[in-house]
Amino acid sequence: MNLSKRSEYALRALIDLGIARELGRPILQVAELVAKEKLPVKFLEQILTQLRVAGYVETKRGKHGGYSLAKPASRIKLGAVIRLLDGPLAPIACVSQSAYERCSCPDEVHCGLRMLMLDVRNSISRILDRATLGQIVEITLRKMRRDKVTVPFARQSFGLNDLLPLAAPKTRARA
Amino acid sequence: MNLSKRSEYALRALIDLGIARELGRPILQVAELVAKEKLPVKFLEQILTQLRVAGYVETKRGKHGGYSLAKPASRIKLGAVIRLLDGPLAPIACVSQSAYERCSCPDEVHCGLRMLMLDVRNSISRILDRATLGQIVEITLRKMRRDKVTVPFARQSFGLNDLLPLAAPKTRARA
DNA sequence: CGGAATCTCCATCAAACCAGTAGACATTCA
DNA sequence: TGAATGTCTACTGGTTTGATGGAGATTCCG
Repeated sequence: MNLSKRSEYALRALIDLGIARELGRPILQVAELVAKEKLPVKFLEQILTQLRVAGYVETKRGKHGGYSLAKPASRIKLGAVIRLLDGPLAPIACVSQSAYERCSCPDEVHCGLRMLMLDVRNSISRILDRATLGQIVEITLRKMRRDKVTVPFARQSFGLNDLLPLAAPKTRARA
Repeated sequence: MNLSKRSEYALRALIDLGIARELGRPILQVAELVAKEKLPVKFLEQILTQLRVAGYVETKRGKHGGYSLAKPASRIKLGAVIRLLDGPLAPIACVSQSAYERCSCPDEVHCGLRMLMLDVRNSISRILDRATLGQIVEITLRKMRRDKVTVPFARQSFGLNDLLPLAAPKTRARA
């Protein structure tokens, strides 16, 4: 019942991209993602490339490049992301919608294990195939604000970002 | 989100033992389990030993030996079996009840991924920690009978079992 | 007792998978 | 041009998975 690190990192990155966009920072660099979530750089790059190929993120290359979401967060289904990286949600292949495969038991229709696992797969899918990145981002932000926590990726947070001419005025406005 | 073969085979075996007991055959041999479910003999033996150590099955050694359930099917929770063989049900460690471990994210309380996965883990647990072997056996048997399917492990089914002096008279009664 | 049928225990193994690393290369900006 | 960035391909070391093999212990039966 495990989520691979691959999927985990992918989801973390997507969530961060979603949050950042919401805060007016549509592009993030690998270095920023890595800093926030403490992830291995090269591994994350691999994953981001996979996400790009699948159409979830876009890249801007070269200096001041980085990654951004390729579509509205509300149209990114988390179940689909996990399927992309980890394969089917179903615990066993004979109850998978996306990758059904017959199993070794003599009679699938009367297989108790299958009935049970079908239940499990449906309830996983009910959550993950409905949840969108947009929802997660929204909930997270709301929670952080309610608890007065410092929100990450705010424009010009510190160091790295202070130099970026992205959408932020270089000098802090007095208002 | 995968169930290992190990757990799968374990559950199949337990279900078979439960069905067999219900039909008056409290003991089954590895050979019978293997025959019905098409499993690798030695691998299944390993698994059954694990189940024995954990108190789920009992063995009778020597000729006419075999495996039987060590407690009432209604007291065997399927979630516990899976935990024994596969580890925690939770997709990631930071939402596991049985094996919690802090994760790399800076702030667990405001981690969107965590909220999502907590949901998933709870709904998996809601199914697997409630379901008992007894329920599965009962449902399976009912379904098989309703559909007039030949029920396996009936007393003296064929070949192998014809010779067993288990609860069946050696010579077929005329009645 | 002797032997057949069974479970037990330990060692080993091949393949797949996972997580991560390395490094050469392409692109962009200043 | 050169510094900063993403791209691509390959590789690797470790772990897990799914098994296999074989010697040994136990039990039953004649």
